[in-house]
Amino acid sequence: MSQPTPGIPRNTRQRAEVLALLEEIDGFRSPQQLHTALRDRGARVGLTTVYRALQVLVEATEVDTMRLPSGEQLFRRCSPTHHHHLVCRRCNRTVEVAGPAVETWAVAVAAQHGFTEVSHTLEIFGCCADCTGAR
Amino acid sequence: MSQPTPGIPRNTRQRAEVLALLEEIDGFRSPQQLHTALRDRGARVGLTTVYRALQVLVEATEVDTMRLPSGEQLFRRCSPTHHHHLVCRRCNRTVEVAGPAVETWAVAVAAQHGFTEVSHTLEIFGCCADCTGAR
DNA sequence: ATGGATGCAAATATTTTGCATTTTG
DNA sequence: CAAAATGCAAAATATTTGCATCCAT
Repeated sequence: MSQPTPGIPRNTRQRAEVLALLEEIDGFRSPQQLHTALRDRGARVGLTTVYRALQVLVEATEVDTMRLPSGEQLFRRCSPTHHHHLVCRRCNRTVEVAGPAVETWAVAVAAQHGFTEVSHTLEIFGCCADCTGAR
Repeated sequence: MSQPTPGIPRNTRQRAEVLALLEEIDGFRSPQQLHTALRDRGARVGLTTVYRALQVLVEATEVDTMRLPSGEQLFRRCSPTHHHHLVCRRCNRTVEVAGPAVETWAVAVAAQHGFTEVSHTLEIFGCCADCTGAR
């Protein structure tokens, strides 16, 4: 009933390059943006590989993923503990924020309505200080 | 500097059919699902028109939109006041929930980090009582 | 050497747009 | 009758998959 079982991820140059790039960036980026940036710095990596590398990295909790209201999926290197994001609409700079109260509230509200196996998504958007000033 | 200015929406049969269908459904649906349902009940409406009707209805706050973590965009008839959704992962049944505390918390956290013009997205997922039992 | 990884092309899926025609107000 | 709306086909996006080849272990 289970899938063929993936196998242990290997350490490849491409995967390392994707992660290295993410380490240097402070904000979410799309697979396209990451691919372009890698090309620009001379790293030869295919777009398909960027997608697959991101999947693996998300799976390994090395990278976080998120979607804009528009649906665009973005990725970012981040800490492994559960948290939410405060993202700048202009420059995509991101601050990780913890919301213990929100977590428990969500579970409580869900329980009140008979829901179990609760999970949630939460993103906060705004205009950061730098971008507000530079306006 | 401004766009050609749209103009006032007109009342068309197709738009009415989309809204009528949404009135009968208790949960989020994709444009595709809505289009298929309309066809099945004999309403002749093009998929493109369903998309455009949904845009207009969302604009008029008659309909709410939301995305699954997978990125699928879904729509649902709902109340015009600000609220969040508690959605069943299995049947998509939806409960509107208010979260005043969350709203203020989001603004406060954002302000602490110098962010202005704050907005946020929040969705709660779980398995509803019916679906848990029928498992 | 074995099987995961890569990269290209092609396939999918989703949403938008051009445009001639129809319909609303 | 002017402008908005429709509905197709085609375009634009975004992401996935087939497959031969490559490379990490």
